[in-house]
Amino acid sequence: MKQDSRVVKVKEEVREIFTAYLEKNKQRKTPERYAILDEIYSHKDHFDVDALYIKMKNRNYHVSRATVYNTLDLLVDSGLVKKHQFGENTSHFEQAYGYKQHDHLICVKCKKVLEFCDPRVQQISTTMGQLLHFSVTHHSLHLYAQPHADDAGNCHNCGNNLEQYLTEQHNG
Amino acid sequence: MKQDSRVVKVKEEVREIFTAYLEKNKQRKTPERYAILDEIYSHKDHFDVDALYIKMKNRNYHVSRATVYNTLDLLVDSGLVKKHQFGENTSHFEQAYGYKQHDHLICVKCKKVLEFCDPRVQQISTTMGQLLHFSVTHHSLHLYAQPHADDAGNCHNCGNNLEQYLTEQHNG
DNA sequence: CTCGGTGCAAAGCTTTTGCATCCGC
DNA sequence: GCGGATGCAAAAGCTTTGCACCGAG
Repeated sequence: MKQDSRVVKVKEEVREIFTAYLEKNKQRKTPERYAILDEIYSHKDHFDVDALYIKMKNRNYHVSRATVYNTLDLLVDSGLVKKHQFGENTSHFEQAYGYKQHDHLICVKCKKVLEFCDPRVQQISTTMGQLLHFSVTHHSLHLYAQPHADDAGNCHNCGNNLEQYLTEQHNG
Repeated sequence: MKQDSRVVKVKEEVREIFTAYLEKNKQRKTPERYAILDEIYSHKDHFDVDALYIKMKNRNYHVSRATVYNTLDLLVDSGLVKKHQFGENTSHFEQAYGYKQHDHLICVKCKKVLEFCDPRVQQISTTMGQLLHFSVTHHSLHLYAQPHADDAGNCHNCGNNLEQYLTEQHNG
């Protein structure tokens, strides 16, 4: 699978950001950490810790689970990765750099996660922050939903249709 | 601690709702299930599974953890209890009956959870449901925030101040 | 060289499961 | 009495921790 130039560019950028973060926080720049960052920015889908661990293995770059956890903490703290809990007990992660703010709709039938943008979410954050005298650092909005009756026969198919809406919405 | 008449009334109502739910779903009406429901509606705060298990123990009504999990599933399914994941790996629960829809702001410093209402959340759910051809069954919006600089010295105190806003907001 | 990071395995926690017993229906 | 629910304990997952070794600074 050939990497297009845009992916390469993003990888360089996140690498620089991560380096700056590590230096600022007096953390060591280990090859494992960069390998994990690179792997994460090689696929744009959501993932959990174990999936990432397996991917690293398939790539023939062995890291231990402890290192994966450790590095993910750093990446989340640096703002390069976002952490989510979609109602199960396992955490899910996704790239954070270069993505506009978005939230998630989780299909309760097929567990597929779709993304959407609505500027009103940001407005609510701002309003509530002011009202309650807090600085909102981040948020998560999850909509749990099932396909409409006319789509219900084929949930995955409905999911595919949705991608269209989502891409429009996501890029728009 | 004396139960005021309002709490007694709510307990009766949720008991009836639960009974109807159990009958509709051909589930047995066991004393353990009612005892757990009663315990939950005896305190209006959030709780996790273990806290509830301990409370039952202190009440000298022993149930096993397995039963607590089982009953919570039923209560969530019946709509009498809401389940939340506030970013940790343990699930949190709260009463759902008699509470208007609300969302949560979590203080990242003291982990205190505050409630707020904003009708725009419902509007977003509706909009996205229509756009994506889904029926949104429920949602969760969590704002993760820290107190403003002028409150930072005493996070718990700031939390107390907030209760005022929240009560206004909550009842308003 | 030093000290923090890594790898491995063990331990910790929450949640689920299997099975014998119990009890609602 | 039957079949589902409970209780207990064991097991299963995910995550954290302890310790020896390695390697970045």
